[in-house]
Amino acid sequence: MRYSKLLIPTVKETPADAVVASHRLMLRSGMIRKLAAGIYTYLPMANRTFTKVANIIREELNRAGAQELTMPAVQPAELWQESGRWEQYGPELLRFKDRKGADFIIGPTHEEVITALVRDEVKSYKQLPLNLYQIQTKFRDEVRPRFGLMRGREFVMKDAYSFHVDDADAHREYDNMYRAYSRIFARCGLRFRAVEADTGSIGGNRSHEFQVLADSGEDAIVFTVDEEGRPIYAANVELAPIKAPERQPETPTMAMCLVDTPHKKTIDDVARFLGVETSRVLKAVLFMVDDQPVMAVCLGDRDINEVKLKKAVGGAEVRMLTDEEGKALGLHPGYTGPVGLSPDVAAKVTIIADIGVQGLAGLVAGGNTWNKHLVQVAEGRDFTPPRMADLTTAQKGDVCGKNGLVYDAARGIEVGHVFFLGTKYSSAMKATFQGEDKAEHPYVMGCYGIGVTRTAAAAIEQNHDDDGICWPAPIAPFHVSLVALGVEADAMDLAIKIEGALEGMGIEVLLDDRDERPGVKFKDNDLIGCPVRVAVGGKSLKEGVVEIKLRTETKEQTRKVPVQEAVATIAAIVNSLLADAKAAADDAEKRM
RNA sequence: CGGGGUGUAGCUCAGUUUGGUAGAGCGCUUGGUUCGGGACCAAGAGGCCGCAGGUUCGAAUCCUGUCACCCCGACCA
Repeated sequence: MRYSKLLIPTVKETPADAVVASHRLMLRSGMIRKLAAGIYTYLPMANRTFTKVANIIREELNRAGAQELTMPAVQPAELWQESGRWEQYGPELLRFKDRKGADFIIGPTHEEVITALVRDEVKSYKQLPLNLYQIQTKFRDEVRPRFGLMRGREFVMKDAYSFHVDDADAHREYDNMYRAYSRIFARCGLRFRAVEADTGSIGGNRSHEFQVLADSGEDAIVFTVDEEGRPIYAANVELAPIKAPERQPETPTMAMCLVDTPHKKTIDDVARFLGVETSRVLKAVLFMVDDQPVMAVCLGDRDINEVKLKKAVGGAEVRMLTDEEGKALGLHPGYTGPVGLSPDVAAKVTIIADIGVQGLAGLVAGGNTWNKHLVQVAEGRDFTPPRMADLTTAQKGDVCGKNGLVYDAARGIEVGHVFFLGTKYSSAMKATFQGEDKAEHPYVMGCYGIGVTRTAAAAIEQNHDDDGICWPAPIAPFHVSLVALGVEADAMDLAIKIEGALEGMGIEVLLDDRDERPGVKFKDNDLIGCPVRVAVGGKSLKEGVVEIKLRTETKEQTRKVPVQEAVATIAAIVNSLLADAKAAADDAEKRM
């Protein structure tokens, strides 16, 4: 393909509103242009990469026994009313009316459509299991779209839905998809990790996120590794179980007493004022879990995790109490604590403490009266929480509740998510099949998503440098940047010959045939980020060689190869890069 | 949804405080010289100063409203 014929509007200057690397580089390399907040046009180079990601997904899902279909992007409201999500979903669901005034939505996901389809078309256990997927543009009216394609409103997603006769078969398919996902991201050439995750509003009770590892990732994850550094357990921090540190209870040395702490309401202020570490100040956070007020207590250097709290208390909805609501309950926001509560307040509020406070002495706690805190508080002597649970967000250094190893931490970009759904949607939508026992049963379902556009963005977050993108070979828009240098016609003639030979071998070549100075071409090609760069012309051609350099290599690592060996050498390099990713996929699968 | 900010040429931004006929750099067009890491000279094209009202002899600039976009937070995945 000739550069001069392609629409690749690169820009030198960094666009003002791009704050993350993928957004900035996609704009600069001429991949995307914004049409509205969170809505982008995908230019040819972006389209090529998206197609590659989508095709890897197709190959692996087909191999895993799923089948592709395409559902409508526009869906009637009735379906969503049936599942209950018409009310549940907030303004994120884009709703509109057609000319007759009937309600419609643009699909953010397709559980309803697929369940309705299968309900109507699949009647017998003999037709199960079934795994159906599509790759399609979705729309979620995000409260705050940002970071370009990382969190857009419109995005391309692969969504798959599976239907089974029982839990066991659905779990088998879950494992099957988990394996397929591992192969997909390995084949994309990405460093990633599958982590246990919360099921959120989609529901269900088993879920893993696939996280592309990148420091700029929005998600925090923790993991433990074996002696050889292979991950044993990994989870989203909001879910990762923490084991209480093993230690002897501390012996209190002084009696508890009440001290003045005027206008010191935050943990930091109190700790500084009293000259203690924040980890010695009890943090008491007030929540409403369903309709029950809850005081959750942890150490001051930690945060209460609402997902864990919800599970510990056994509620469905969690929100923080406002100061006014706290006061109405007889509490003193800013000065609340689990110690010395009046009996009528204690009767109304459920107190639950994090396991991290167990056996500690010399603590500071809210005085439950204005402008006072208690010091020298000892757990077990001055107060005994009626309940203890693992309530805080996991962090590096915590002990894993699964295997007792110490957690390490990383940041990730969620590019895939697998859910075991159970019968949530099939029950709500009365989608049943007739079983071998002649009775009607709701399908047991799973759902499995991959953000195609987000995967491309994540690949850039993980693979770039100051000069531009460094595409992993399997998803690069072209395998080779062939840069013709100088003004002599023989350089261009040779470049065209090499281009033709490589294309004949199935290698994708971007031939930079523009009438530009070498510096301009090098800069643009670095920005675009094809994995292999070949320079033809100038000094090296006079010596009878072409220059081959990987995008990730330095100038000093450039290989000078005789002209007649150029094609074979380039092809070998490209094929080896592509083979590495396939090997990584086999390896990822074997390790499970 | 709360807080903050910005809308001026295709892009990055001056100009707004103190009202007086619209600016720079990059990009684009033409000609010439250059040609291994974003060249140089010359000549050009290009703006309803987000939109709507208002104040004024006169508004990019002051006032009111409105829309869009960005950042932080909350939310979500």
